[in-house]
Amino acid sequence: MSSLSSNPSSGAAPGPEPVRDDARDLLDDRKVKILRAIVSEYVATGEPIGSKRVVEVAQLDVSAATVRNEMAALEELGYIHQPHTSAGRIPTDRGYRYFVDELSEMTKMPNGPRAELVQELLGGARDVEDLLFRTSTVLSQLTRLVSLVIAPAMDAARLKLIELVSLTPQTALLLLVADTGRVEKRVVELREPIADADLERVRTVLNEQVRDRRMGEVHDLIAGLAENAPSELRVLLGAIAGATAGNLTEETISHVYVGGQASLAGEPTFERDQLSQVLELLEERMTLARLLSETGDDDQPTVRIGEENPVEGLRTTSLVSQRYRLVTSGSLGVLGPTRMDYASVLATVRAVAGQLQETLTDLSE
Amino acid sequence: MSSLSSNPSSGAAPGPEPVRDDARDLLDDRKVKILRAIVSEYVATGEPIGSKRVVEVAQLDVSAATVRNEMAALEELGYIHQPHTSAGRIPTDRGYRYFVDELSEMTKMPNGPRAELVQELLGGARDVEDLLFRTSTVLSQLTRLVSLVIAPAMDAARLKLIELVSLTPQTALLLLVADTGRVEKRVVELREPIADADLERVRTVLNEQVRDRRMGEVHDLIAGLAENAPSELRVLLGAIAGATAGNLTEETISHVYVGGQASLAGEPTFERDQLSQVLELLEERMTLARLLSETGDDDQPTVRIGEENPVEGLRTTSLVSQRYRLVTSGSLGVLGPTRMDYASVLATVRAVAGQLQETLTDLSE
DNA sequence: GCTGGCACTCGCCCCCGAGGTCTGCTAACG
DNA sequence: CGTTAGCAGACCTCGGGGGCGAGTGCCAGC
Repeated sequence: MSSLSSNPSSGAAPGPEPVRDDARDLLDDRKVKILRAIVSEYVATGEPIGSKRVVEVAQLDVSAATVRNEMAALEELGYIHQPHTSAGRIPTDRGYRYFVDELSEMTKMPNGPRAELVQELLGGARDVEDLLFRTSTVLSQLTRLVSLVIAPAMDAARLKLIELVSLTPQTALLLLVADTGRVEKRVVELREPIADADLERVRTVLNEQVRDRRMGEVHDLIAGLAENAPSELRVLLGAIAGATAGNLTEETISHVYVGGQASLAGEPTFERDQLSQVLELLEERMTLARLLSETGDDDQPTVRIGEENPVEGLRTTSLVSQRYRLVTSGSLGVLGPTRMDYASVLATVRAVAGQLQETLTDLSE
Repeated sequence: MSSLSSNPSSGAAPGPEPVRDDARDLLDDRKVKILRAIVSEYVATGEPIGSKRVVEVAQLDVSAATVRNEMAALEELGYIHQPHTSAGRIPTDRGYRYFVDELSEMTKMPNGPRAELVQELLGGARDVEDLLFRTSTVLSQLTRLVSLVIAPAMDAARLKLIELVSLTPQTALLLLVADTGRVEKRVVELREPIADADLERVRTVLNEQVRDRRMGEVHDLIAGLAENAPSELRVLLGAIAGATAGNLTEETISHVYVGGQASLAGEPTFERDQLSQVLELLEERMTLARLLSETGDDDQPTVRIGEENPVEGLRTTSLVSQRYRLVTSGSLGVLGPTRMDYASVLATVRAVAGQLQETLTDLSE
C-alpha cells in the first residue's frame, strides 16, 4: 500500500447520499484553501470549524456566506462533514487523505525535529534491541502518540556464530548470532543426557557448515545435516533442527516495541471501549507486526487514515509508518487518532527513521 | 513490606474526624460479617451497599436498623465510608486491608485456577524470556487485571559461557550466558580494528578465568584482568570491562513483562487522567521493577492496597505480588483498582507463581 | 440491645428555557 | 453569474427546578 493509496469510505458510509468517487484533483484553489484551513484548525482545536473561522484563518477575501457555499460543496464531495446540523465542519477521512497527499507532493517537509536532538536521544544504546527500544521512546515522546518499532527481518541477515551451551545434562541452549547483532536463542531439550564431547562435535560441525549463511536457510541446512549425520549425533541435531523450525524468521517479526500508550488515554476522541480495544490490539504483537510490515517501500512514509486501515478496531485511528534499512529492512511508525498533525508527524517519523538507520549503520560497519 | 503490613490512610484522609488507629482486631463477629458483606458485594457490583442489602447478603438475623448502627460504627473506625450522605457504604483501603488480612489467615485458599490449566497455558515456551512473557499473558487473562512479571535477578546466577563475536573490524558482540538460560549481550566498540587472533585469545582467557563465577562478580573480575593484561589485549579487555560495568545486574532488573493493559481502560473506577497516569507508570520499567522487587519473602503474596502504595499515582490501585524462586528469585503480580476480588486474585497469583517456578525448575535440571 | 417508624438529605434524571452558534436559503448587488 | 448581506431555523450547551428513590440517622418503644 503506497503512501498515495486512497480508500474512500464509500463502503462503510452510513449516509444515504452517495459520495462522488471521481473528482480528486478537481478542487479549485479556493476549496483547497478552505479544506486546508478546516483540517489544520480542527487538528489544533478539536472543535468543529465554522465558516466565519475559516474566513479568518484562510485569509480569503470573500465573505462567510461564500465560504458556506464552498463548504456545502466540499461536504457533497465527501471531504468534510458536520457532526450535527448547525455545527461547524470537521474533516472526514477523505479530507485528511487529500490534505496528506498534498503534503507529500510538497518537496520540502516542514519542521521535523533536529537531527542532533534525535541523535542524542538515541545515543548510548547498548545493543540493537536497546536501540530499537530507545527509538520507540523517542518517537512517542516527540509525537505524543503511540509509537511502534519493528526489528529488521532476520532472514536475509547472515549467521555469524552458532553456540551450544549445556545448561543441564538434558538441556542445552542454542544461540544463533546474526551479523546484525541480534541473538536468537532456543532451549533444546533431549530425552537422554548429552555427552559434552558430542555437544562439542555438533558445535564444530554446525559452525563449519552453517556459518555465514543466511538466517532464512539455517533451518533447512541443519535439518539436512541431521539426516546425514552419524547416528550418535542425529538425535541432537534433530532436536536442534526442531528448535529452529520455521519460526526463526517469523518469531523475529513478533519483536515489536510499543511506546507511549498513555497518550491514548489522554485523547478525548476515543470512547472508553474504543480505547480498550486499541490497547488490546497493541498487545497483539503479531497483528502489529503484520500491520507495520505493510509499509510502502519508498522513502516516503506510508499513511493509513481511519477507514483505510485494514484492522477492524483501528478504524478511528491513523497510522504513519516508514521503513528503515540495514542489511534488511524494518519499519517504525506512530498510531494515533485520525485527528493528528500529519505535517509534523510525517516529518518526525521520517527524521527518526533516517536517524535510526544511520545509527544502525554506524553500529555495524 | 510484609503481607500483613498496614498503612492506614490517616495521613492523607481529608475527613476532619480522626480515625482511631488502634482497634484492629477488636471487631466483633457481627461487624466482621457486615464488613465482609460490604466488601464482597461492592467488589461484585461496584455500587455502594446499603444496610438493607447487607442484611440479605450477610444472612444476619437482625434488622436493617441494627445493621445501620453497626455500619456507623464501622465508618467511625475507618473501615467503610460513604461517597455522599444518603448513599450506601463502600470499603476504604483499610476495609480492604482487614478483609485481606483475614483471608491470609485462612489456611486454605479458595478456588484458584487449576494447576493443569496454568500448566498448559505456560507450556511450549521456547526459552526463559518466552516463558515469562507467557506467564504475564496468562496472569492477565486469568485475573483480567494488569500483570507484571519480573525476571529473576541475575547476580547470583553463574556464568556458563562468554562469547566474543566480531561484527565489524571495530565492533564485537559480547555474549554472557548464565546458567539460568539468560543471555546478556553488549556491543563493544573500539577505536582501532581488532585482530581476530587477539579476539580469540581474549575469549579463551575470559572463559578460563570467569566461567562458573557469579554474574555479580563478573565485571570486577574482568576489570582486574584488564589491568594485568599484556598491553595488546588491555584495550580490548578494558572495553569489555566497560561494557559490563555496573549495569549487568541492574539492567536485568529492568526486564519487566507487562500484560493486560487494556483491562485498565475498561475499568470505570478510573478517571481519564488517572488512567493515563497509570499507563505512563507502566512504561517506566525501572519504577515497576523496584515496586515488584519490594515483594515479601514469605510464600504468601504481598498485597499493597491503595494508599499503602509507595508510588504516587498508584494510590487508587492495589498490587498483589509474589516471589518465585529459581537459582535466585524474581517476582510477579497484578495491578488493578483497589476494588478487586482479592480472594480469587490472591489464589491466582499464588497458583501462577507456583507453576512458573515449577516450569522453570523443569527447564533447568 | 434490638426494632420499626419517620423525617431528612442528596444524588440522579428529566424537562424546560435561555443563549449562542452555525447553517441554508433567498433576494439583491455588481 | 459569482458574491454578499440578512434572516429564519436547527440544535447543542448549560443551568435551574422539581419529582423520585435510596439510604441514612435518630428516636421511642419493646
